[in-house]
Amino acid sequence: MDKVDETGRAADRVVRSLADQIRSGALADGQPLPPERDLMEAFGISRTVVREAVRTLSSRGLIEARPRHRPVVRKPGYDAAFDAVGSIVTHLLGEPGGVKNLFDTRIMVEAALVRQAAQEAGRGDIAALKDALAANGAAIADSDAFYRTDNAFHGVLYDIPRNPVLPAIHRAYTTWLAPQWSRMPRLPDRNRANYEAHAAIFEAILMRDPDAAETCLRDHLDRAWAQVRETFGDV
Amino acid sequence: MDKVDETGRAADRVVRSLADQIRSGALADGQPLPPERDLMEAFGISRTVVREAVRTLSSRGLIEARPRHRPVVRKPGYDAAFDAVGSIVTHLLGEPGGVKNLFDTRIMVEAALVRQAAQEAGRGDIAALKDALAANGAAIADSDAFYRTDNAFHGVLYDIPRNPVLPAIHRAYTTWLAPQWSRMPRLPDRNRANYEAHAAIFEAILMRDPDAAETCLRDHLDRAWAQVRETFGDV
DNA sequence: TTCTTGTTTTCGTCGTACCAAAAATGCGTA
DNA sequence: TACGCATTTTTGGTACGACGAAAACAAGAA
Repeated sequence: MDKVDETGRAADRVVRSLADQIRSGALADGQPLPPERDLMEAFGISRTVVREAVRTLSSRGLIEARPRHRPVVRKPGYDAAFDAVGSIVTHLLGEPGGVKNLFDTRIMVEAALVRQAAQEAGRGDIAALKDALAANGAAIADSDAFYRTDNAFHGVLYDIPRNPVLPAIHRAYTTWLAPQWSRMPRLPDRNRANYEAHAAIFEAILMRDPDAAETCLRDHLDRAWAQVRETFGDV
Repeated sequence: MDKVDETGRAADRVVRSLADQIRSGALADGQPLPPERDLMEAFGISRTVVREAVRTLSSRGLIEARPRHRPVVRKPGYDAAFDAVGSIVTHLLGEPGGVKNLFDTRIMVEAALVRQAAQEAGRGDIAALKDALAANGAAIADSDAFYRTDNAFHGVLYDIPRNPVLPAIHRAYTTWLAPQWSRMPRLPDRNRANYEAHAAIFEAILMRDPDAAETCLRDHLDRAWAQVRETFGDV
């Protein structure tokens, strides 16, 4: 009993063990990891191995390791999963068609979301949507605020199905596509047009018309994409 | 000019440099990474640092590192991104509602896919669906083959939009949800019912009826989920 | 040519050491 | 007593050297 897993590299064993402790809560969220010297004693291994393990845990998102600081345990949520792929995605976005591919999946997902919203949104959801829309309308003049409230409005759509994966997806989209967006020209006219697109989507949801909602949403995002192409050419 | 990036840990610099070389193709896909000794000389660092860098690249999916073998460069595609989160996802699936949350997103995505298929599938797509369906029908008696052809049928749906992200998503779903599925009882009756569900979806796509296609798809996956619950209870 | 057997390379791990930054400690003062 | 600052201790980041074992390679035999 209590046999240590001997599979693979020593560092991998340590990774598994520590990962288990994080899962089980033995290493609580937010708490610093024990010092490397303690770990090497606890596991009977060299510091080399400890450091390798820590590095792996770090890139898996199970701990947060700022240089020269004690790594902090971070119980992984759905966001951590998306964080972990950040570097790869950044690269993929750099190749031809990368941004387009990602944006197309976003269109697909949000199209599905507005359909769902039109069919199943409850009172509270409608109210949240309405508030987000109003905030967006009030920010037409201020492009920074508009950007935020725009995201927030879309974000409400991801909240409606009450599936914690979806808000994480939204955050991933906004994070990954932000570089493109932030380099777009800030035109109040566009803001107004986008606000009106949001209003149309809201209207369609209110009318419980999934087809109209999807059409409005696709129209909205297609236009946004067209603007990206205007600005950057093919990406 | 040509200034070395001094930001962060030495290992991180090496990671960035090697990642760039992989991106640029200077380190070609499939080619083994230079020996650690060469790298330490090339970068003017100790082997300790080289190993840390290699570890990080490995967990980012930029290289494939079997123990005791030279790491092999792997140009990251969309699959690599999903591989990189595998360990986190595995953990998330372990918590209550984890599988359900993931499966719900799958339902959402595939519902969107069949709608799209119903509206835009070309001749070739229809033919591919038809073939996949036939293969699935021929495998009703053999549960292993049925599982494969089942996946393949769903996979065709992910191919139709010609967005390389989508097949990667499908592979991710099948990989992550496989553990559940493989422990389900193999009943030919269920196979037959699932085949008929596939046939109904195909029929709806053929009729260019997105609503019917979505309904069939949701019905199909909801049933599958019900079976999972029957077998495992709440997950 | 293919298989077998050395030989050399390379990885995995250990241990020690040093520096600099962070954290803990203690002291003096308000 | 409580607070601010200087000092000591801890701890992470990196380097160097070493060794065993597995893998890659090369040479010779069948």
